[in-house]
Amino acid sequence: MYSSIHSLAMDGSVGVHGEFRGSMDGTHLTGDPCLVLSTDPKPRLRWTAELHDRFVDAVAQLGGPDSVLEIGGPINLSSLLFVNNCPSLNNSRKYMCALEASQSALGVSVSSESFRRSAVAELPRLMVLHLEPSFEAKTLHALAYEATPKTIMRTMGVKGLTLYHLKSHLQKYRLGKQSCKDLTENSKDVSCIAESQDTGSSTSTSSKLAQDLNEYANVLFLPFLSTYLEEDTKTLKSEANCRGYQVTEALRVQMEVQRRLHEQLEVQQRLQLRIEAQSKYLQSILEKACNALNDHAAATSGLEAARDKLSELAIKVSNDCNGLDPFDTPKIPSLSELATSLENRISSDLPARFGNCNGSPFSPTGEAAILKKRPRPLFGNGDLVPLEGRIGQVEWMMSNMG
DNA sequence: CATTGAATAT
DNA sequence: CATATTCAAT
Repeated sequence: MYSSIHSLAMDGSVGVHGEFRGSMDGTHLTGDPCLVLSTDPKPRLRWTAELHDRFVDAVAQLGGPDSVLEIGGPINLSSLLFVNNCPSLNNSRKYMCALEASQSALGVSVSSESFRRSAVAELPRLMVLHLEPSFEAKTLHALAYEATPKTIMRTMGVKGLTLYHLKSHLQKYRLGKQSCKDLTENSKDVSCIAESQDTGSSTSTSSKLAQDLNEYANVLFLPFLSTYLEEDTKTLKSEANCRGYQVTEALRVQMEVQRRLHEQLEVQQRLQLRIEAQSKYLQSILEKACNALNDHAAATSGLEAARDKLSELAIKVSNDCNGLDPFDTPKIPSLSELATSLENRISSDLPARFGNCNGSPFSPTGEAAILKKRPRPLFGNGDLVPLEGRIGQVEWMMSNMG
């Protein structure tokens, strides 16, 4: 293909000045794009139309300037949160763990480095999306540019082109494309809101939906957390035997968390039951309605009565739904609360358990911060506060015992 | 260290 | 402007 691509005149033999170019005769058949440099003091690469075309081709081949590779598919809420709470994992590890965990269900394989990079960079945002549940339930997609300088360079196959050339050009290219897009989108329709769940500051639009999803997240997450906590407690206990009283406080905290968790679980189960019961109830009502309608429809005169009955039922149903809404939910602390307390506990006792895990477990701007970012009092009872206070004590104690 | 994207610099 | 270089992040 590009076998006959001439490399740049790098050697000292400066036989050419002015512009070094490869194609003078207007259209030449060999599609080999030679690099054209501008003159002396700073030979700059000139992006000729041809070269640019080649560039555009490559980018298009890679899916477009801002094409992103959707990978990872569904990432389990559980795995994501779990790895997020593991201080010994760095971001890449975290992501890979989460991905591995969910890959088993998917059969997706991930190898691209650029993808990996961006995906990892996406992790904090994914976390936010999770805790700010304005996204589609349990499916997460990590996004990564496919057309990166490196891939473009490989695709173009033009010798002498460097990453820096591509990088710069790509930056401009992306910007240009984006402005185009912006214009068309601006002029097109303003009505699409759901699509843009833009960067970190995703403010939940529908609080009702958010609440529902948060509960959903609880349902998903709690059992998992429970299992994890139990195992963790085991190891903690065994360590307590070895290390004596120092760990007992941490153990107490741990058990406390666990106890609370079980409470949550119970509440959750009750909620589940009630939801099921409710749905059955509604179903029966609907059936009755249908029957009533049929009966009365048979006797043509009874139509009005049927309608009345139906609307009556409708009112009843809607009332029931409203009644369903506020109940119990205030008792369920948000997921972020739970995660926060758990994370506090972990970060307080883990350094003691692991020795030093290579410095700070969480990057300062990283997920830990994000987890805490959500306003605490979402479900107002400051129930967790005393617990956290005690955790603070433990932390202090740990850090003081050297 | 390699690579990237954003922000500057020329 | 168009390209290069630097900066920060991972």
